[in-house]
Amino acid sequence: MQLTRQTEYAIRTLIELVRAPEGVMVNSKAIAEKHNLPEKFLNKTIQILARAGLVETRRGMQGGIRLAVSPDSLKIADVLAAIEGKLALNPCLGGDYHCENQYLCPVRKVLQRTQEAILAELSKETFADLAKGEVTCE
Amino acid sequence: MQLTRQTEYAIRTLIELVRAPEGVMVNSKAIAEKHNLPEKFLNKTIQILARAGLVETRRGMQGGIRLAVSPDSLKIADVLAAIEGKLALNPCLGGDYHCENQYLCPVRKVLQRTQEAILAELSKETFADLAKGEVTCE
DNA sequence: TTAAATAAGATATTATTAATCATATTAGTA
DNA sequence: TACTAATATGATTAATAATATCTTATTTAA
Ligand code: SF4
Ligand code: SF4
Repeated sequence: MQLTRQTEYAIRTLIELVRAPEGVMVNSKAIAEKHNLPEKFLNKTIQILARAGLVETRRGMQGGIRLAVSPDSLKIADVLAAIEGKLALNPCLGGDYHCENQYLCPVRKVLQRTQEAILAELSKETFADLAKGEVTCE
Repeated sequence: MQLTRQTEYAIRTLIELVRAPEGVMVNSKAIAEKHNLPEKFLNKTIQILARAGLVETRRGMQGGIRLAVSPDSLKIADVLAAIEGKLALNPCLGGDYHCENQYLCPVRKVLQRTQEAILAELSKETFADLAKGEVTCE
């Protein structure tokens, strides 16, 4: 029951991008160094964000990454979904696994509501808000 | 961001115990067979619950396990704490790891609130309630 | 053409979760 | 007492997931 580190890396990266002047390409290596993150692994993370449509990347000199969405609509829940996939507290709440009892099971109902509560909390603040505070430590 | 299987096993076991006649020792092997769970692993799980004070065990013939708490006060949040330890969505929300920024960081605040929401949801219904529905599938 | 940047896939490492094994302990009962 | 049915415990293994690195390719501006 934890966020993966990769999710934290992604959140920090996005905050950096929100703070950067709009439209400017930010160097990924610089982000890795600033936050002391493994560079290659961060690149992977960025690729995932790119495929999910949250950032744009550009190769070559003067290349880098930048936001592809508005900071006003981006939420931690989106990052979680991009990196870890759709939230499923239990297999029966995911798409694949089908449990016979799932329409009756009271446990499932509790977990379902819990999930909804999680997503609600993680959708309350946008990255525009988050970027105002300090998020610099490792 | 998932419950471990062990937590599900624990929840099912506890529901079985709540449903059993009060005070009667239930055979752990029977629970394992009914739910098709790995027997030895379930025993470990039961030990954890026993150490956490949620169940009582008794060895020898006529032995077994039974609830050590009232179904009216037992909640999924308690099981989660017993099996997975105190909830910490991010290292900075746990006891060990101390992050310089943790009093300012807006991300941490969001995660903190999310955690509280999770625990609130998982504390709304008691096992007395849960045991009324069907929880039988694998 | 070169240097600076990300992309991609394969691989390795580490940590966690899940399961099993072997053995010990307990207690009722014949 | 000896036997049997039960859980306890610690060591070990197996499986899975998370984290990190390596290598090579591709892109682009200068
Ligand atoms: S028993 Fe309930 S919570 Fe468990 S898998 Fe089935 S529906 Fe889901
Ligand atoms: S940056 Fe914020 S969320 Fe991340 S570890 Fe530090 S306090 Fe916690």
